[in-house]
Amino acid sequence: MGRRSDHTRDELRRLIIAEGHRLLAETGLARFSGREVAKRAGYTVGTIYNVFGSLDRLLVTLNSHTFRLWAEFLERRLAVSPPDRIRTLVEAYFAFARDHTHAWSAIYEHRVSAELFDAVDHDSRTALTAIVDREVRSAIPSGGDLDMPRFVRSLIATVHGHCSYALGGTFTLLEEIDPAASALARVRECLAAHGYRPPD
Amino acid sequence: MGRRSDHTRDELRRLIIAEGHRLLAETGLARFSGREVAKRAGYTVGTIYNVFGSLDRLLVTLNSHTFRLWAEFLERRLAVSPPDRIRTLVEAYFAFARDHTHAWSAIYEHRVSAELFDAVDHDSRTALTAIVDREVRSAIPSGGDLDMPRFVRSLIATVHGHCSYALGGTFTLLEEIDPAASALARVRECLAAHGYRPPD
DNA sequence: CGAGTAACTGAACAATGTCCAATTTAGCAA
DNA sequence: TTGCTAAATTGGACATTGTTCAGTTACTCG
Repeated sequence: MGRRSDHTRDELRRLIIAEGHRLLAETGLARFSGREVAKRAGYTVGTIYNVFGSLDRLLVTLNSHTFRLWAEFLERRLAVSPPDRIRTLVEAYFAFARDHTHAWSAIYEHRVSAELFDAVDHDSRTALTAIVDREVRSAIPSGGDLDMPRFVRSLIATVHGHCSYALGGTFTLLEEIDPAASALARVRECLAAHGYRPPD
Repeated sequence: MGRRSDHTRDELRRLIIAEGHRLLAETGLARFSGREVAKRAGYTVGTIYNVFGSLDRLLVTLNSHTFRLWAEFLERRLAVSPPDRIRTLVEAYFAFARDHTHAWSAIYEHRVSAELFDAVDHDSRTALTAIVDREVRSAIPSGGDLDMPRFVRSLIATVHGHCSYALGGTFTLLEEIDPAASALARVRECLAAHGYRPPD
């Protein structure tokens, strides 16, 4: 077959992203296949290369999509949230990862090569950081002498470490039962070191 | 060719592990290839399946090897270490990961399937935890009401999160310059919450 | 010396990412 | 309407991958 007009370029892009994300969620990055994505979208391999240039580029795009979903998820949880927003944040971080294990893991499993670095959509990734930044700032009355962006990055890394262990199986091996609670405890301790008072 | 006696079963095992680890260190898990390992060892693919049963099993073994190297590295650093052992521990954790990026990453990139769970050599993995456990205990005079094993796991997860971000490129994206320092700061804050006093 | 058996090979299979010549058609110009 | 061009899509080619397994080979024991 040759040229078709089933979809505009943009529709096709969206279609491939949608089907790609579904496949990624189903099988995980290790068993992800460009050919399969194309098949599900009703096209063939070549089309993906037409639209995205390479599988790596598609993966980068899919991960950006996951980031957006993740940020939305956090905001939704925070919106319906009782007073303890730090707890909500940590627990929502874990909840998303748990509910979208494969897609979430793919974010960290897929190492982007140097030449694709520029192709990465920074905004979708920064959105998450921004949310945490906002919440942490409002949790610590007097920021004081803190390098806040750095502190926030570090707190995210802290939670990420727990989450990564939890879903990666390391914690299973070490018989940890409630990783989210541990993460929250650490975050509280770090915040407390800078003037934060947890709700009683 | 048929049966050879260039190496005993055990020598062959070691040889494949050695070459496998070298290849893993060179190329990373994504480009790791069983055929290439075999070629480097002077054998062919089938032999690997003879000795290890599957590539997954070989990978599990290689990761165990990395864990052992890692634990040894930590002990060596601690042995030559000035008073501030917590700093040494955190920095050595990072140093090993930085110096063996590919091998280190493979530990977390290679997800072991359920049926291989029993094939995992627990001891090599537990060794690392044990070291941290020992150091943390001696850093906190009165353990008090702490669930120490859990606390230790959590601290490791904290450092792991920073290290994972640093090597995975997330921190690069977020313009973090000194991830190890951030990790150390967090660890100190958490320890301080339980009676630890950092050296001045 | 001969047979048995363990070890090792290499071909076969299905699947992958990547590239690209060939094909088909949409949309525009005449 | 007809013809043309350029874009879109296909699908086959290629090199690789993990995995299996029927053969082949050479060591070992009787």
